[in-house]
Amino acid sequence: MIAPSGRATVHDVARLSGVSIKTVSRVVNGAAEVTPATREKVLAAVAQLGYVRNPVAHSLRTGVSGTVGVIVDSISDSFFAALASGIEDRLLAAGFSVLIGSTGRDPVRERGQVDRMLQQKVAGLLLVPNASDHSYLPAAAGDLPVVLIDRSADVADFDQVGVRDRDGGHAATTHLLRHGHRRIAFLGGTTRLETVANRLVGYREALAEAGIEPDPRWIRTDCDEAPDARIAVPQLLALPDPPTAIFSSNQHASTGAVSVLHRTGRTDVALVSFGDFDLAATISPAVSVIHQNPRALAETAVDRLLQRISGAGGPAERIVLPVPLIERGSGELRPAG
Amino acid sequence: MIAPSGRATVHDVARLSGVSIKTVSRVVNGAAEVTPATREKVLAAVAQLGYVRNPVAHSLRTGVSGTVGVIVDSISDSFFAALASGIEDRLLAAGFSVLIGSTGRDPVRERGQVDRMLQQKVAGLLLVPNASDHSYLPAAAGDLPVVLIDRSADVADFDQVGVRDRDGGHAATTHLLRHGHRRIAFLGGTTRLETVANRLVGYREALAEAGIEPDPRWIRTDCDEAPDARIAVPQLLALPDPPTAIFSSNQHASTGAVSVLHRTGRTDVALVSFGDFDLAATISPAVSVIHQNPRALAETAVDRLLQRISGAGGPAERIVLPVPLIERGSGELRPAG
DNA sequence: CTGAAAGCGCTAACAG
DNA sequence: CTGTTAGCGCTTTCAG
Repeated sequence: MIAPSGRATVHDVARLSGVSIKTVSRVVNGAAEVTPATREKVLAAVAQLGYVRNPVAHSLRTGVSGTVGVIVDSISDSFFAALASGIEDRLLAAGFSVLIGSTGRDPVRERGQVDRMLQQKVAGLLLVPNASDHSYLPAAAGDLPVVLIDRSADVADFDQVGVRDRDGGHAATTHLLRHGHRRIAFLGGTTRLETVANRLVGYREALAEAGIEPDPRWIRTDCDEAPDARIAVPQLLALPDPPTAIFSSNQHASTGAVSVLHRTGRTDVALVSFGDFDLAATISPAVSVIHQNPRALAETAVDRLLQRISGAGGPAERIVLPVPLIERGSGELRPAG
Repeated sequence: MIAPSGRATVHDVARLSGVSIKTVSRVVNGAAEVTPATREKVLAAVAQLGYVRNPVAHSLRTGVSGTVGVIVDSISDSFFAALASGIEDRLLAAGFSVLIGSTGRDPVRERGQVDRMLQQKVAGLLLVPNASDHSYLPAAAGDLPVVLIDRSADVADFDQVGVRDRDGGHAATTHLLRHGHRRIAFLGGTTRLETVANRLVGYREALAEAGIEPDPRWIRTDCDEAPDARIAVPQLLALPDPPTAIFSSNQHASTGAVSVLHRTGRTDVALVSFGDFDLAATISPAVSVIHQNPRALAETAVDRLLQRISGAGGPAERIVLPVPLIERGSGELRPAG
C-alpha cells in the first residue's frame, strides 16, 4: 500500500524507521556518513510510506529548486518550439522541471518573465534575449547560472550558445553565386538582432568577394514575418534588373517567399533559407537551407547550464555551432537565360 | 533606490513601517481589515524596499503556488505548440507561471510529469491525456483543479474541453461528397485516440448517408506522422478503383499527403485536412481545412481552470468547440472525368 | 483593528 | 556516525 506521493514527511519516515529526521534527510540526499544498516532501515520506511521530498520546502530551505526557467520569443514559433522541446527533453532527463515563458520580443515582458523566474528560485535560466538593454541582468541574476541562447545580450558575463550566423550568410550567398547568380536579394527582419545583422554581413562579404556591389533595393530588412515577405518578393521581382536568387535569412520570410513564388509561378527564382521549416523538403522545388539545428542548440545550452549548476566554473564562454548547407533543389537553380 | 526583487522580507517591511509582520501580510494579500492609514504606511515601505512576496515560502505555508502545470504530447508539434502558447499567454495575464512538460504519448512519462507537478504544488493542471489508463488521476489529484484538453480521460471526474471531432469528420466528408466524390479515403493515426475514432465515425456516417459503403482499404489508421502518409497515399492511389479524394484527420498526415501529391504531380486529388498547418493556405491548390483552433481551446481551458482555482464549483463539465470548414481550393476539386 | 507565537517540511550548525 | 535545535519566509490561530 503506497501512500499518495508527497503525503509523508521526514517525521513520518523518522518515526517509522526509529531514527532522527536529520538522518532521514541525510539518506534521502545521499550524504555519505550513514551506516549501511541505518540507511537500509530508512530506505525501507521511505518505500513503505511512498515518501517523496517536498520540493517546495526543500527550495525554501536551500534557496534553489529543481526547476529551470526557459524564456523564448514565442512558444508557437516552430524554431523556438523545437528549441524548447529539446530543452525540456534534456532537462527532464537530468531531473529538472521546466518553467516556461515567452517574451513576444517585448523587452518589458522579458524583464517580467526573468523577475518572475528569479522569484521562483529557479536553479538556472535559459534565455533567448531580445534586442534590448540587458544591463539589469547581472545584478538581477546574481550568481544564478544563466545561459543565453541564439542571441547574446549586451553584457559579457554570461555563457552563450549560438550559431555561425555570418558563416551561414556567407555560405548561402556563395552557393548562389556559384550557381551563376549575380543579382541576389537578401530577405530578413530587423538588423537590431545581431543574428540578422551577422547573416547580412556574411551576405555582403560573399558578394564583395565576387566583386559585386549589391543594389540597396535588393536588401530587405523589413521581413520579420511571412506576410512581409509576400509583399517584398513581388516588389523585388518587379525591379528593372530583378534578382534571380534570394537568400532568406529567417524561416518566416522563407515561407512567405515560397508561398508567393509558388502562387505567381515564379519557381524559377533560386532560394536559400536560413532555418529549416515544415514542408521545405517536400515542396517542389524543395528548399535548400542553412540548417540551424534547434535540438543541437538546446542540448549544448542545457549541458552548459547543468555544468554551471553543478558548480563547474570557468569564465563565461561563447559556444558557436556550425550551420551546414543542405542542398535540396531551390538553391541550385541557375538563372534563366 | 529599489532593492533587487525578492530580497526584502515581511520583517524588513514591518520594521520600516513600524507594524507587525502580520499586518504586512494582510496588506500584501489585500485582506480587508486594515486601517487606510496603516495600509498606506505599509505600502510605502513595500515600494521603498521593492518587497516582493517570496512565492516559495508562500507556497510552503499555503500548500498551493502561483504556478499551473501544462502537459501536452509534444512541445514542438505545431498544434500543441500553439496550444501551449495560448495557455501561457492567458495564464500570464492572470498572474500565473507555467510549468510545462511533454509526454511523447508515453503513459509512463505522462504519469511522471503529473506526479512531478503535483509535488511542486501547482495551483492547477492542464492535461492532454494519452490513450491509456487514468484511474490513478482522481486519487493523485485529490481536489486539485484539473482540466483535460482535446481528449478526455477514462475517468469522469474532470472538466474537459475538446472539439466536435465527429461533426468535423462528417462535415469534411460531406463536403467532398457534395463536390462529386464517391471514393473518399480516410487518413489518420491510431483509433485508440478517441478524437481519431470520432473523426472516423463522422466520416463513416457521412458516407452511409450517401449510401456508400467504404472499401476497407480506403481507411488508413496507420498515419500518425507525415512519413506514414507519404507511404499510404501512393498505395491508395494505386488501388484498382483509387479514391479521388482524401480526408486527412490530422495535420501530420496532411503534410505528408500534400508533399507526396505534389511530388507525384497528383494535385488533382481532392483533400480536406482536419487541423490547419503552415503553408496550407499558400501552396497551390491551397488546402481546405477543418479548423481546430488551438487558441480557442487554450482560452476556454484556462478560463475553466481559473474558475475552478477560484473555487467556482459545479459538476465536471464537458465543453465542446465547433470546428469550421475553411474552403481554400483542395477540398473543392471535382473528380476527373 | 493589530500583535505574539507557532509551524508548513526541510536542511544546517553544532554537539554528543 | 547520529540527534537536537534553530530557522528559511510566510500565514494563521488566538489574544489583546
